[in-house]
Amino acid sequence: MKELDDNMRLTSQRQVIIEELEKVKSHPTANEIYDMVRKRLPRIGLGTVYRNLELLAGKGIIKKLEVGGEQKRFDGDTSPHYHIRCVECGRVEDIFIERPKGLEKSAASCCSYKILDHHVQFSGICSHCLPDA
Amino acid sequence: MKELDDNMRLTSQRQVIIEELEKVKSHPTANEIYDMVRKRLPRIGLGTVYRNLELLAGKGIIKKLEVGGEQKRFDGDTSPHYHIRCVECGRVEDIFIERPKGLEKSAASCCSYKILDHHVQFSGICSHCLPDA
DNA sequence: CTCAGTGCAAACGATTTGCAGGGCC
DNA sequence: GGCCCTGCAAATCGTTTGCACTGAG
Repeated sequence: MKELDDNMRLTSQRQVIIEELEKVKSHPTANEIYDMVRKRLPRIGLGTVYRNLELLAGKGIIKKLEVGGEQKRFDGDTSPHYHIRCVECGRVEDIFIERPKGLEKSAASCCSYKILDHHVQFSGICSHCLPDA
Repeated sequence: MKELDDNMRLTSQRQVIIEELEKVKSHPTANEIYDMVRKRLPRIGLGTVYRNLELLAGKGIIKKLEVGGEQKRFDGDTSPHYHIRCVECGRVEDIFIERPKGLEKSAASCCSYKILDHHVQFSGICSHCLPDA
């Protein structure tokens, strides 16, 4: 696990949030994380969960996903990978494929931005929702 | 402009929203669109703007962007293209590059989803914000 | 004339924040 | 002992919705 720095304290709340997040592959929302964590720390507040998710994401210890939908989602796996989102049920899963070569380079050559990163967001229908429709 | 269908009426509110959205390249938020439209229809309500943006996006006449950040943004240009978002000021601009070949295919081969679409979201620092930092 | 659409205001859901107390270093 | 962090509750922000009225067809 990456290091917390400075005068940042490793509280039990922080520890449990990180552990629970690394335990699942489901990209939970803040509220879902709150529920998971509350089983081990019943007195934790929702505000604390939000504060720590934001803070840990800032340190790169977890990743905040900007995948659309109503709520933000969080990922304990910080390795580079893409995501797919089921348009029916909102479920988000990982897509591990090679990053297209030269993608950021060709983007850079057509705009004046300093490019920092990119993310590919697929949308589709998951196997669970497919039988319907 | 694409057709409204069924018993959907072409009200002045709808007309003005579409016109204003096609006029700009800035991917405005609902509130910004509200401001733009209000200059021509001072009595329009914010609820009407939201209702129509949602409805027009459903018809494919405009596009709702899921680009992260706090608010949803809308794009009058429905042709396929990507976006870049400035992490400093939140500005969103278009990226017109070729869609990587086989991207959706390789995603399909590593998950059980029926893939419908994909979007590439770049993040970076725009020329306006670059001098700083 | 009818019914989809509107303005308005209240409701809502996700997230943030102020504050007083608690506990790590 | 100082200061970071917490729990709690209230506040905020974006968005949605109920309702009575309006205007397009």
